[in-house]
Amino acid sequence: MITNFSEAKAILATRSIKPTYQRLRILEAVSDTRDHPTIKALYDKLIRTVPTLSKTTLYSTLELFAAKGLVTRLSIDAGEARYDGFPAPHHHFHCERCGAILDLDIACATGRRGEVQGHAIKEVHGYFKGICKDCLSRDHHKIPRRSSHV
Amino acid sequence: MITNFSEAKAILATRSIKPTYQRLRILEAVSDTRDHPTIKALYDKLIRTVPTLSKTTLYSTLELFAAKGLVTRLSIDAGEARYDGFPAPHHHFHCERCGAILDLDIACATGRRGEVQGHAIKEVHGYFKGICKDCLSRDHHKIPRRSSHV
DNA sequence: ATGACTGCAAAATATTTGCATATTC
DNA sequence: GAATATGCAAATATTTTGCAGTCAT
Repeated sequence: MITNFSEAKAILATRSIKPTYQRLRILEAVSDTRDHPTIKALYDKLIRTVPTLSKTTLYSTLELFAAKGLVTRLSIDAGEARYDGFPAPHHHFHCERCGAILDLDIACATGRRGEVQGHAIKEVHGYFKGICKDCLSRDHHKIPRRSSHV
Repeated sequence: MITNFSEAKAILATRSIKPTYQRLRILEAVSDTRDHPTIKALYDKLIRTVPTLSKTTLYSTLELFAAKGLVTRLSIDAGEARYDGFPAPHHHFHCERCGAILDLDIACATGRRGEVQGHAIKEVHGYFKGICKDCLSRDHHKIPRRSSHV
């Protein structure tokens, strides 16, 4: 988690990315949360304090960060990208009911790199889908319905 | 791979899905390939022999199949869903250069079900990103460029 | 002055929805 | 015949592109 501009500048420097104001603020915003925000969520959050920010800049900046390995672009729901600013490799859980994306602390293949079946591996993505802990506990008070014939 | 209508009908019957003509043809098309087609690819392929097919039907049918476990919806590129009609659990490799999505034959967690860290798991998705075997061999004749300062 | 970054608007692409018609059992 | 599926068109959502203006070196 990035707490100030000089830290953010240092991080950008490690990837040879020019530290513009927008980039610093975007890096700060995506690193400041573990909820894997969408473009829309980041925009809504940043526009309050960066009033001129355009979505074009958000898209291009996050693409740049992803290419440089500063953030990870998650494709869990098709149709809407989410970004993960937490640096350590980890897997994800997607709750089908409430839509949350949670970090999982399991080791399977997260760090695997190099070569697999002849292909050069740069990134490993793993995610699990189902019903999250919180939604499960809410279910304890409900009677499940039978699925209808389609 | 599904080779005829009675086989497709039998498969739909196992999930209590009414066997309409469109559903049979869509199941056949998505099961007949290992290249993880997009909606667009399926539409372009099917429209030749099912001239009245609408994309609405394709979307709703594939969503139905995915909910019933007949196909898997892949979210590897955000922005465009792909569908996998191959029934056995397996992971995927996505080539950043040519865009291909290939099946991988590795066992890691593919069959894992049940409970992880309190959440109920229904599906496990894993994919690797990098440069595929074919693109790597094409690279043997090229001189790599230095990346520019951004 | 040059090259790179930003932001607005428009375009392109992907997905969902409303509703009338057609089909299945 | 009742319930469901289909398909067209329109609406919505997401992402990309073109280009003019701005900023940094």
